[in-house]
Amino acid sequence: MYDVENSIGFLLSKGYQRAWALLREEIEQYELTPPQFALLAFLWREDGLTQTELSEAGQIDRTTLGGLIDRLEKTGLVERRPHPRDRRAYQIHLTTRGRELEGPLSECATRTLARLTNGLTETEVSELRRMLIILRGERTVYDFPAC
Amino acid sequence: MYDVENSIGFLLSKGYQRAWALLREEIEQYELTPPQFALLAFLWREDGLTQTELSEAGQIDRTTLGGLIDRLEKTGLVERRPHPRDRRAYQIHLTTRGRELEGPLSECATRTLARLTNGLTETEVSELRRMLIILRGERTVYDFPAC
DNA sequence: TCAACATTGACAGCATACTGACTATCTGTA
DNA sequence: TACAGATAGTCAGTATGCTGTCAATGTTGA
Repeated sequence: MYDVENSIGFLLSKGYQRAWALLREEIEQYELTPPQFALLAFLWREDGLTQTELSEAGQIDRTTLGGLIDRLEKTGLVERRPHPRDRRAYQIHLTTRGRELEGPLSECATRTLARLTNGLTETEVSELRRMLIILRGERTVYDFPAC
Repeated sequence: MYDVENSIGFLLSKGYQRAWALLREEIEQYELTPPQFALLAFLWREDGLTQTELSEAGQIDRTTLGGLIDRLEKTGLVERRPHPRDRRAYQIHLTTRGRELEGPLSECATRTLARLTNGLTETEVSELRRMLIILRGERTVYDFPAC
């Protein structure tokens, strides 16, 4: 009999939901959601990317990203600026407020990680991270049998 | 600087998205989504639960579950029957077709797991499962400081 | 019995995530 | 230059997941 409860997919979805809920609690006061936080975090590293570039960097769907930016623009954390050499594109820039949040929000993320991985040792967390990276992006010849 | 890309939360969300996409591919022919599959899998184990019971068993939000059942009812895989002793509640039952899908869909799930964990050894998959279980449900005194 | 409280499921509303279609614009080539 | 094809971003549509609210029904205790 198929054991959903212990399947990797089911456990990933529940782990993800727990991570989301914990981070949500920590950043609630800033009226942000976890994906919005993640997008800001990418911009802290590199500002002024186009939506397509951001979408690739953050592995976020192009249309999903559009909505995220709409909402972050409405709360005044980022702004769309016309691209100087491509009239189709926008460059997404942090506002001053968006940049100022890096410190406090990073602390929220650190607290969240601590709560989330409360039951694991540091070594286990590193192992988990390594395995999740493999899960996410594993690209072997087997993935592209036709190539 | 905060490193989103290697944070456990970000990696969980991407791993989950990949697991979803792979399973989606495998079960597409049955016109099912991964959460719908998971719900069926709980019913294969125990049929006739109420929505609240199913919601607890599957750790699925009560209102989300309502929608899932609506759609599975529409595609003829489950049906709502009035609860014999509680006029507020329904018992959710598999239809014949819903029961028949257990074999083929379980195979889809097995193939999905193989593709998802392609880059990991069997031992690593077990380790990953163990750690995800801890992540999901870790309940220590620290989670309930007020109790 | 009856009033207070709890539970069940529905509904509205919002944010994410993805598909497919569309417009505007850019690029490469004849 | 002019045109075919590629690319940037939007929009509509659908499913999930969650919050809050509500009506109907159950349950419990005075």
